[in-house]
Amino acid sequence: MTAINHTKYAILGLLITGCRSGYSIKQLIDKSLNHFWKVSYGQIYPTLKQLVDEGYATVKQTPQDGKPDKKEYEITQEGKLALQDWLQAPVKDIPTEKNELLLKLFFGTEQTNSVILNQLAQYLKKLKERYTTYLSIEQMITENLLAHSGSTFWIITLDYGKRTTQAAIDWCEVTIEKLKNVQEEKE
Amino acid sequence: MTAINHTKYAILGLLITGCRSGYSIKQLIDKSLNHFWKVSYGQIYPTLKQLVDEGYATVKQTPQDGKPDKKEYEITQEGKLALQDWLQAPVKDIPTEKNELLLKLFFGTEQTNSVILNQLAQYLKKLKERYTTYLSIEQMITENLLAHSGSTFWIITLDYGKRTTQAAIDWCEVTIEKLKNVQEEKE
DNA sequence: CTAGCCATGTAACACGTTACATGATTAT
DNA sequence: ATAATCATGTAACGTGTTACATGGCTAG
Repeated sequence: MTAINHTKYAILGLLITGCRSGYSIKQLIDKSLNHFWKVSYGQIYPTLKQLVDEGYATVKQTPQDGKPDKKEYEITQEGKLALQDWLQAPVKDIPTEKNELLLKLFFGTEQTNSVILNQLAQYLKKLKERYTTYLSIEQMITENLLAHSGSTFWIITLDYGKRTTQAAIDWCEVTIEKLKNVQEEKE
Repeated sequence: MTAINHTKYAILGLLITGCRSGYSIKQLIDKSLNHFWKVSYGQIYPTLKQLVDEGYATVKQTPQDGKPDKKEYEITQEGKLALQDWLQAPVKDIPTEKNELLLKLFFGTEQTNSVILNQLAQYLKKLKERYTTYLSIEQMITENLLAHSGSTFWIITLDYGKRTTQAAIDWCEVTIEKLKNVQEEKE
């Protein structure tokens, strides 16, 4: 029972959207998949090789002097079918994020209240930064890319990020207030 | 620059809360940390060994006939200090969950609308199940464990789960409506 | 002239899951 | 009987990050 490697399909999918090299795949991932699927070069290059081995992609290798060969990848018919299959395959389980802050909070009784409040304040700041990032990406898309057919789905994934981040922000603010009140009661 | 292994501290922390064996640690994790920090036996037993090697815990080994030795772990003073340090160390970065559904949605233009709507419906169902689970855990805590000092923080971590899950549910419902309308416009 | 981007790749390591191995006790 | 729970552990595997190696081109 070997699980499916989704990163493989992420890369395969990007091959359809016009990316042809490992480098440009990495760029697109950083720009648009980063908030729900990070991929490093250490995965991309070996995976592209693997896709070729499996017949899901072809590669045109152009020698260049003093530089590594330029490699241009293209998805095959077989690759397109495999991607279709994967897209239709039901999502087995919803993700459970590992959350260091919650882990530390769980051991709250081992800490002073001020340490916890400090952690929460830091976290809140980062959440707000993330939310702002989402907003600016959203603006960029609506301004420049309305013509692009994929932009609808890009907006939808961003919306998910915005909503869950906003919920985390609310939680953070409520929790800070709650713990502040506990502190005052002690005094 | 080696990153900190937080799972090590999760286990160390549970040693304080009264867990003494690998088995009981696993039970407590499954019951109360599971929605933000999953740990398997394959990690627990080697980590406990490591904690002893580092002087953060001691182990009392009781031989038993026909069974593996019973091992009872206890945190040391050094271990407590290490835990304190970790609790106070700032959370470096907020987690980015890997989300298979969003990945598939990102390639929405490669699919028919009905396939997407089906995926979303399945996902929504799972989110609602998760929310219900959170509610019942919460009820269990408020009914039975109000006396326990750690329960406040347990409730707080659960509240995070509830809020973000509810946000995801909202997103799911809104997105389904949005895509249904697109489908109707086509007809 | 130097910083950053373009461009490809590998090796070592860290983290985590799963399957397997073993076997007693207890509840149905 | 048989299923579940108690209880400990390892080995193989899969996934992913980081650091390193190489070097040209371009903009400030």
